[in-house]
Amino acid sequence: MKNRALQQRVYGGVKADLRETERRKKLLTAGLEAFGTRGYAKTNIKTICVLAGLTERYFYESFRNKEDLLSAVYQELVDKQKSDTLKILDEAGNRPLDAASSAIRMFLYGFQENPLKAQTQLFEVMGVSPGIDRQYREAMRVLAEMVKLFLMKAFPGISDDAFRGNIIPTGLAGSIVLISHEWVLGGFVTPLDDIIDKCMDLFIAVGRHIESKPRPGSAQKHRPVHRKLQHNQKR
Amino acid sequence: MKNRALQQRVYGGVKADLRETERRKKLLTAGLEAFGTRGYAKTNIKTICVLAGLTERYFYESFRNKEDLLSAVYQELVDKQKSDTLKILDEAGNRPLDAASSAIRMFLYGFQENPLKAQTQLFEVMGVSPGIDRQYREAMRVLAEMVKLFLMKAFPGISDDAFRGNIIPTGLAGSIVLISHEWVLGGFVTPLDDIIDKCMDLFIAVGRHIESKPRPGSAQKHRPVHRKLQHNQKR
DNA sequence: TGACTTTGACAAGAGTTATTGTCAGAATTT
DNA sequence: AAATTCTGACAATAACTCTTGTCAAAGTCA
Repeated sequence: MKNRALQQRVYGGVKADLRETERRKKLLTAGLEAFGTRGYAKTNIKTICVLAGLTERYFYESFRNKEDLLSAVYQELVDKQKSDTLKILDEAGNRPLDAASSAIRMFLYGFQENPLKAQTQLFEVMGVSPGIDRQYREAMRVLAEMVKLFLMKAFPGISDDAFRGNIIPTGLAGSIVLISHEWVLGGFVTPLDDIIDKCMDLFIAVGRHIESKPRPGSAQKHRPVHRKLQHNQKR
Repeated sequence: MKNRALQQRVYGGVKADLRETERRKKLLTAGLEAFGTRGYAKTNIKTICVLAGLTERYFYESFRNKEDLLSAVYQELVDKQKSDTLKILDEAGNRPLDAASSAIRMFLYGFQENPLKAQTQLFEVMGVSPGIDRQYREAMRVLAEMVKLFLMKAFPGISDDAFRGNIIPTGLAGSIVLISHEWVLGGFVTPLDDIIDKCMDLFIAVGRHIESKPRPGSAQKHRPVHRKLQHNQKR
């Protein structure tokens, strides 16, 4: 009561703040589990606590309410994807199309491997509240930014104008997201590699097209010669 | 009590079944209003009834529950879009790219003109229930089908293989949808025509690219000569 | 006019949920 | 060992919502 920071008692071998973070972690996992199966709307706090093996009091220790938990779960998923993507981009070397393919694979495989993530990240967060909407929008912005980086690496000739308003990267990101929607709702029956191939078709199509549109105001031109493809068509 | 069909009493100048459909209509409008502003989750039946100027009893006359109403509202929006799109496609004549552009305009303008529709159709329906998920999926399937029809008209050389699994049309439809998301959440600040132009870039990029990939198994080819563009770059 | 139907306002009950509080016992420190 | 703190089980309240029911007034028909 006097000084929380000094009340760092060891319990079960671990200090207080660590125990708290462990509980928080359990709640995040339980939240993902619940949101991904029952759905956000039909999940109540009691259920989350049971899944986490904790009582309600500990829920409010870490989160203000259910939306707060969803927000944290979502942010975790998105942050992980972002860092993974940046790592792939960083290790791309001089094979940018292979890197793009890897990034798409990572994105999709993560959903297939753990459908709870897919359901939560792609569906449950939508239409929950203005706050979560904002978070979703930021996540889309980041995803579009990633797409843009890959496009720039693979198609260095693209003019800045093609990226104006980030509409094109947003659209390309949207392709992948909505293809994921369909894939998830359809129960992942289409082979992963088929999806990746088609996504790469879209990526290359867009990259080439906007690379061949050098000036904003000028008339449509016929396309110039392209450098050799570096994309390895696996399978 | 004996025979409903014969109890077609006139009230306020209209027959019973017509009065009922009018009430239903009021509820649909009120539902759109409520879902589009408060959001589906935070809307209760009382609110809908007040907006409709009716009492709860009449809600249950036309709908089983809130989800049932959402389903009907959504279906109405989607059906309208589909018929509008088919009409544009039907009147396309020999200017398929203009038709595609018109269809995209119609799609986007509908949202801008009535943001309630945008919010409901794009966000509120998601993650509500497995039933609504199925409906959403079907709507996406239809949208992808529309995109495919426009692609076929504008790029007759596209091989069937490029459409296998409908992944590419789904992706292109996804571009438009997610670009809409961003546009809606951002409050429609980007001019409509800018969005349309970029969407057309995507459409043309993809159309050209897959038209130039004639065979499934063959190696990547360089692109053949294209016929003259028919797309009018308005503004 | 009298019988009947439709309508709208409101009541009421059942069910669910969020959130805070209590408390006894276990674990740990001094 | 004694004092203190942590933990988990559960209670309890308040609030909200759905759904059905009642009832009187108004409208319509014969």
